[in-house]
Amino acid sequence: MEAEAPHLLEKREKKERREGLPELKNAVKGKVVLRFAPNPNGPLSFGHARGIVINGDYAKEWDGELILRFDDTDTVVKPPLPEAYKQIPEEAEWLLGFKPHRIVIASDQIPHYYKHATQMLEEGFGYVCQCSGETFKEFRVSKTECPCRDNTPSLNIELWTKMMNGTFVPGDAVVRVKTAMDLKNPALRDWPALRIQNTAEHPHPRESIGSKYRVWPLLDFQSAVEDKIQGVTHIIRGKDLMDSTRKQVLLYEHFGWTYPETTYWGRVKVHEWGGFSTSQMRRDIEAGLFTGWDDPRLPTLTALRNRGITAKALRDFWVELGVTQKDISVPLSTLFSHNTKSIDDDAPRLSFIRQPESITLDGEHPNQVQVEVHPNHSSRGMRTFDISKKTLWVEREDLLKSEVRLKGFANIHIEGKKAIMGSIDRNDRRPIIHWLPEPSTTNATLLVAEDGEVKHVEGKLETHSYPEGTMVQLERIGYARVIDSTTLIFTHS
RNA sequence: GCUCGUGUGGUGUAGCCAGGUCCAUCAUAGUGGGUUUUCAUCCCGCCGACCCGGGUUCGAAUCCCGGCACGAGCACCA
Repeated sequence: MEAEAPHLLEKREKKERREGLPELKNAVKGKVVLRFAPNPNGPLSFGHARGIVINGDYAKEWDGELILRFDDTDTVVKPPLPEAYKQIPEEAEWLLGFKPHRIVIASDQIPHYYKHATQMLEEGFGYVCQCSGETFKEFRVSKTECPCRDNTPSLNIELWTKMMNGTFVPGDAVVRVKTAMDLKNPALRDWPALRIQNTAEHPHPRESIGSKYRVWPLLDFQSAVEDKIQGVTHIIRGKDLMDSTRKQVLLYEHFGWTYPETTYWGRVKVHEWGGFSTSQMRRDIEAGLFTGWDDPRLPTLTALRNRGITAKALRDFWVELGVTQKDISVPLSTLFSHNTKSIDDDAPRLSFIRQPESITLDGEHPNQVQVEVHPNHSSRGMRTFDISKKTLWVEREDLLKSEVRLKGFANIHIEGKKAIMGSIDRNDRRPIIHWLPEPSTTNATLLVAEDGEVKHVEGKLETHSYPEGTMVQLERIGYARVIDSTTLIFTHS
């Protein structure tokens, strides 16, 4: 059969269900270079995590490299946030489990961009355009060539010098890449590559850059040149940048370069959050709507991490979504489900009593009770409850039932404030409630982010000595992350 | 408006390029049950989808044509 009809065998293989990410096209083991390029105008959001996870996963799979690149070339509209330069690499490492192989900062690379801009002007495939935005828009729409296209290279260099030395101010001139003006897609026609920014009034927040440069590359140009410099082989990014790719391919043709393999993913929303705009979050935080970037209501990586979402859960989540170009909206429950899988096996059990009501034991009983730290791992030891004082805390809601079983202890019959002892053995199907004895409890607060606010749920917490960051399971309530001995933050149920 | 892209169960996703083995995969959600001294974990069952209309073909989720819907780009933002 192999000899007769090899294609039949091939086909059968193709039919097998794929798992994990789709295969990278034209990838060579050990030679793959990918990048993730956020604007450092805030810490990373849930959405950024996709870029890191997918690119990082491919880099790992192909023994390649992942570049973390700061595209910080705008000082006016989306000014960078100085702290982000330190925070983003840390967050990326936490998420990936390894450090990005290279870190590149665009604002350090300006001389390279100038060099390529000059080459473009000298070789005649770029020009300095002095038309207003409005005027050029008309040219673009009507497929009319801008008169500035006819500038000689020497005139272009002269105008370029005026951009650089401050003769021109923002709005006076811009460098454009020549394309056919009758391209079907109007977005691509003679696209702008570099512009002037008023860095005297809006200095770059990095001290070493400040007001050093007046002329700055736009994303399409900066990114294209930088990908070439760094030897990027594969680009995986949002489909909102499809036209950007097309612009960049035109530029690569001018330079005689080959463009990297590019794939796209669609827009993702989370039912509970909507989108994740860093700029919008920044405004809301400044307006006092949130306490900071780690406010548990925010879809930032730092907030999620504080809330107890693990890096593994985020990785599994994004890999499962894959790289389709569909625009999707996912419920948080999907992420939570991944998170439960990643933490449940480790999370020690604790008892937390909301709206605590005290009851007094009535009848014969031992002086202490032992319950497991983790029901599936008896090797983790026992928790000891001292009940010699006879005072117990239970949730107000559980008091509505009169026949209950105290988890790990005994059946009781509730009569007012009295808990009359019943069978120690479990001999019926009565509901089981969690509880705490008076001596070993601490007054504690459970922070719950819900419906756009952070609720402070007060209650009695089982005394523990778990360090900050420990993921615990509050019996019958859900998972939470330890902040300190009297504070927990609710993760999910 | 112009340009580009996408349409598989409630939500995601595999299969589509190279048509049959697809009465369509896996996961999640929902629901029912089992294990369990948690409303947890784990296990089992059920539920439920190829955007619409033509065409090609013995045969279409898959190829072709036409609709429709949704999204993005058309910034001297990233």
